[in-house]
Amino acid sequence: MPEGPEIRRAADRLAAAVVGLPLQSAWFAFPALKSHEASLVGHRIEAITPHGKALLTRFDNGWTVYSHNQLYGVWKIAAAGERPGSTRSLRVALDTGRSSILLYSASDIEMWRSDDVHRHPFLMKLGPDVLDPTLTAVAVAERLQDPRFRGRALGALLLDQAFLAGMGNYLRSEVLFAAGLLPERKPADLTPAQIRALARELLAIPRRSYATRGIEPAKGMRGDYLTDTPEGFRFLVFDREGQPCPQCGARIVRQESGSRRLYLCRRCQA
DNA sequence: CTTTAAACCTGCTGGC
DNA sequence: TGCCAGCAGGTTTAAA
Repeated sequence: MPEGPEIRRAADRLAAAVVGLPLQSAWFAFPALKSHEASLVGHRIEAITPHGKALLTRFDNGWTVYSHNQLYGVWKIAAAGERPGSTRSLRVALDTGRSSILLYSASDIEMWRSDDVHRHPFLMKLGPDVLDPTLTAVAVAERLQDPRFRGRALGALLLDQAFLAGMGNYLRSEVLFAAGLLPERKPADLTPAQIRALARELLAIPRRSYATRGIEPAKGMRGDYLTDTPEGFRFLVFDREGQPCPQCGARIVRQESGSRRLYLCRRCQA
């Protein structure tokens, strides 16, 4: 599944469904995890938390399930005894008496001791989470000027989870457009005002995506993208090649950046 | 160090 | 209708 906001929304839904309830059964598709099934039964899920695009499901017996959905994983919530139909393959099922959480198609599932999971290689390298409510625009502006990041092209930097965790490909296009910057620009070349604007949008856009939800899936999008309605999060440039720029009317163009698609307005971004 | 490309995971879409 | 190539919101690895 998707980018930081979608992962965090999934975590919220899952937590509301099962946190605090003792497990009646646990099932893993992976042979390496089979031995954990019996030991989880009777124990409660203490928390389900996103870390960038990874999800940690922590149990009260000292174990934590690490999961990363990559492009394909989808969490679903089922009523007790129910199994929602899916064309995808079921990988994890954690059942309480009231409801279950089911993970389909994830490629990366591991069991870690809760005390050690912060040493997971993926979590180790993550920068601050764009959806961490304590992260400030000032801190992001400072990070943009960190020697590790200031010389890198924004197009690559904005996808680097070591810079800011939770950023993703649609957020990248939207943030660069909102900040009026081309992906070739580097933090070192920006004016203080541009740094401030970029830092502000790096927080504002993921947060708006997380906080709002639309009604209809965006054209060309699949799965949990719920966008493109007046009351929800709306793509201004992403996936809008050839359409008029909402600010100036020029054609939105698509280009490759880091072998990922990126959309921009050549008149509004410089 | 940074950038780029390919590979991998799996599911869906569009074209023939 | 059916099959297949191509594409996708991500990440890792290797090469340049």
